[in-house]
Amino acid sequence: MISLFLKTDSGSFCAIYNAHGLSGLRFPARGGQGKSQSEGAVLPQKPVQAWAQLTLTALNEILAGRAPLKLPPMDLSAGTPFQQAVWRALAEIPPGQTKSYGEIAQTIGRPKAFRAVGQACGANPIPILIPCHRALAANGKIGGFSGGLDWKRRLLEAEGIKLQ
DNA sequence: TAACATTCCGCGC
DNA sequence: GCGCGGAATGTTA
Repeated sequence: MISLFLKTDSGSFCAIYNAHGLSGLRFPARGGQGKSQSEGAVLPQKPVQAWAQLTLTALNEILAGRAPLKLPPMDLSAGTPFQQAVWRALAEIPPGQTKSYGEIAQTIGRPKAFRAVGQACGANPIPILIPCHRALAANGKIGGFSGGLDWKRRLLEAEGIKLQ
């Protein structure tokens, strides 16, 4: 497992990689930027640099309000099958559009699981790249966000989505 | 079993 | 119409 920091205009994001790809992404910590760390055996270090480059450019694209051309491989195996279904549904929302938690629940074939959909969004290990910010409450209100509502508002605004 | 980043319905204003 | 309170609901640790 390797974690390193990606510098963007909005701060330094912490990206976590394992053998399969990107497995986690954290918003910039407010105080420090810290050092990049590698833990455990560092054998497959070669692809990580390429993944990090893809992650960085994709982040910058999204923060600028544009759809990333290419995404790094992401390892979602940490999630339950239900969570992975939710994350896949989120990834299929086109940029600039939103879905309510209830609509996402319908998309994955469990119309009554809207409550659990919200929970799965909160458990999303890779915010921004998996666009959990495009999930809103049914009445068009913003709902919640694990990284802080400021981030959610900012990401939505970057895509040209207006809130009530 | 208890917690949720929800939703819906009924009330009072 | 708007806001509040409460119940139903699926998944997870």
